Amino acid sequence: MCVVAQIEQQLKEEIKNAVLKAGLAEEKELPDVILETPKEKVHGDYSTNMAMQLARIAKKAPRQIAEEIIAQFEKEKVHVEKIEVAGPGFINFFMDNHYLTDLIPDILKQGGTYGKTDYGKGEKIQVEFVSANPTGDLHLGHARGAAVGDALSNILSAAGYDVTREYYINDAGSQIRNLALSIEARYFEALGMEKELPEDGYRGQDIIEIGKELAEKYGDKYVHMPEEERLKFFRDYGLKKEMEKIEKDLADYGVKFDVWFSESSLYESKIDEAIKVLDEKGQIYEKDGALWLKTEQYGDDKDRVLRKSDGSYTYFMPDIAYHRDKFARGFDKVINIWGADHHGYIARMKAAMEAIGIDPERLEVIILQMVQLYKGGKKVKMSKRTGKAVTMRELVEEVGLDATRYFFIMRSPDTHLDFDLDLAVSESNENPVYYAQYAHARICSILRQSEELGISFHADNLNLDLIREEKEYDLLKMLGAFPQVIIDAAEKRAPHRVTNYIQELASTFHSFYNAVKVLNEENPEQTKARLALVKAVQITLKNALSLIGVQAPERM
RNA sequence: GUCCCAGUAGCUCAGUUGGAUAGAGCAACAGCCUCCUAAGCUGUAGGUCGGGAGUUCAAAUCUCUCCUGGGACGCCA
Repeated sequence: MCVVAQIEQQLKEEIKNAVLKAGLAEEKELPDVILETPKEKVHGDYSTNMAMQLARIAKKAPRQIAEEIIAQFEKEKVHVEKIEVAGPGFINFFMDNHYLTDLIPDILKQGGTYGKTDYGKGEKIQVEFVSANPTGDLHLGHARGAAVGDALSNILSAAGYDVTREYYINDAGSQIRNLALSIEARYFEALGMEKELPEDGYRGQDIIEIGKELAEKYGDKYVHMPEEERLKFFRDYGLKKEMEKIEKDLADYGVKFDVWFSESSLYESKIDEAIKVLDEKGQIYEKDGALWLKTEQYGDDKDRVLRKSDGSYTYFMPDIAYHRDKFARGFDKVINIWGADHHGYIARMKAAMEAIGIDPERLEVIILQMVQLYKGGKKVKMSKRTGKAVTMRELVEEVGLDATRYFFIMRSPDTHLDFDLDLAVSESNENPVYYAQYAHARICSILRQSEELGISFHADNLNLDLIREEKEYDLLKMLGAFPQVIIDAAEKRAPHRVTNYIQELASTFHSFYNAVKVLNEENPEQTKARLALVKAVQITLKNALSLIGVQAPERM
C-alpha cells in the first residue's frame, strides 16, 4: 500500500475515533467515513461530510458536531497541520504534505509495477471483444472495441484481476455460407466467367483478392468440382485468410488475444448439452415447428427461437451454449463489449443465462456507441481510396497508432464518438496525445542531461527534505493518486478515467517544469532529489500510457 | 409503439458514493524563451448543467414527466 492510501486510511480511522470520543454516536450506528479531495485548495487537502451525516443521529447542528469532532481529533498522528469547519458543516483538513515525499523512493523501486494493486484479489474475469465476423475488414467500430477492450483488460489486470481476453469467431451459420458463395463468385469472375454474387454477399476488396488468388493458384480446378465440395473448400480457405488478416490487423494494433474461440466447435456437443439443460429445467417448448426459449418471463420482450422450423439453429442458440461454456470454464465475471447495434440483444442473453441457471449479474455487457469520422468539419462517410467504409487499417495509417488508440479511449464508451481526423494528425498543442507524450519526452531530456553532467541519484540516498515547493507537492499528490485511479477505472469499467488522469498528470508536470528548475549545479543535493521526483513522474506517466497501449517516446 | 444511449461554456468533452463558488482542452483575448524541448506555461473572458415538477440540510448527479438527437426491436448474424 502506498503512503497516500495509508494516510487516507489513518485519517478515516482518526475521524472515527474522534466521533466516538466525543460521544456523538455509537460504534454500530456510525456511517462510513467519506473522505473527499475538494476541488478547491482553499478547502484543504481532504474534507469530510461526517458532521452532516451525523446530524440526525446526534440531533445537533452539523457545525456544532464538527467542532466537537475537531476537539477530539489528534492532528499530529496523521500529518494534519490545520483543521477548519466550513460551509454547512464540512471539516477540512490541511495536511503537512511533506509525508508525500516518501512516494519518490517507493515509485523508483516499483518501476513498471507502480500503480498495480491486489484489489481484485485474483478474481477471474473474461473480456470478450471485437469478435468481428470473418467476412471482411475490421472497421471503425471494431477499432474502438479493440482499443477499449484491450485497455480495460490491462486496467483490470493492473487492479489485481485475473483477466482472459477472448475473441469469438463466428465461423458457423449462414454468413459463412455467404462468404463461400461470395468467394465463389469472385473466383469465377477472376477466370473471366459469370457467376452471380448473392444479393447479401460480401463485396469487399479482400474477397475479390481471395478470388483472384484462388484462380492463380488453382486455375479452373474448382470449376468442374461438385458445388458442395467447392463451397466447402472456399469456405475453409476464406475463413483461414480472413482470420489471418484480422489477427494481423489486431496484432499491428497492439492487441493480442489469449483465446480464439470457434463457434463451430460448439456444434460438436455443447449446443446439445445446453438444450438438454434447458429442457430439464422446463425452459423450452415447440411451436410452429420451431424450438423456443421462454425468455419473456425473465424480462425479455418475448420468447425467442432457438431452432428454426428448417432444423437449423438461430445465432442465439450457439451463443447461449458459448456463454454457458464461458462460466463452465470458471470465470467469476464475463464482460462482453458489443457495438450499439447489439444492445437489443442484452436482455435476451441475460434472460437466457437466468433460464439456464446462471446469475445474470455475472454477465456484464458494455455497449459502445457509434463512431463518426470528421474531416474539415464534415462527416466522412466513405474511404476516398476504396469508396467503401473506412477500415481500421486505413485509420491507423492516416493518424498513427498512438493517436488512434488514445482518441478511442479518451471518451466514455457510452457516448457517441466524433473522431476528428484533423485533430488526431495535427502535431500541435491542440492534440491531447502529444501533450502527454511531450511531458514524457521532456523528462527524458532532463534525465539525459543529468547523465551528461555526471549527476547520479539513488532511491535510498536522497535528501527529501529539499522537496518543499508547492508545485512539487502538487506533483506528488498526482503520483499518489495513480493506484486508486486504476482501481476506479477497473471497477467502473471506465478506461477513459486513465486518459483523464494522464492529461492531469501531464498538465501538473508542465506547470511544475515552468516554475521549478530541476538541474542546478550549485545545489547538487536538491538536484538529485528533484531528478528522483521527475523520474517518478516519468515512471508513472509511462505506466499509465502503457495501460491504454500508447507509446511513451523519449524524444519528440 | 416499447427499450437503450446522449443532451453541461462558441466547439469536443470530464464531473468521484448526492456536497461548498459546476471543471479541462480547443477556439477568443493579454502576457512569458540570454534559463532543463514554447508540441510548454501564466492570466482574462465565457454556463438557466435540454424544460418542468418532486425527494433533502444539500441535486448536473436520485424519482416522475415532457422535448431533441442517435440507435435497437427477425424462425438474420
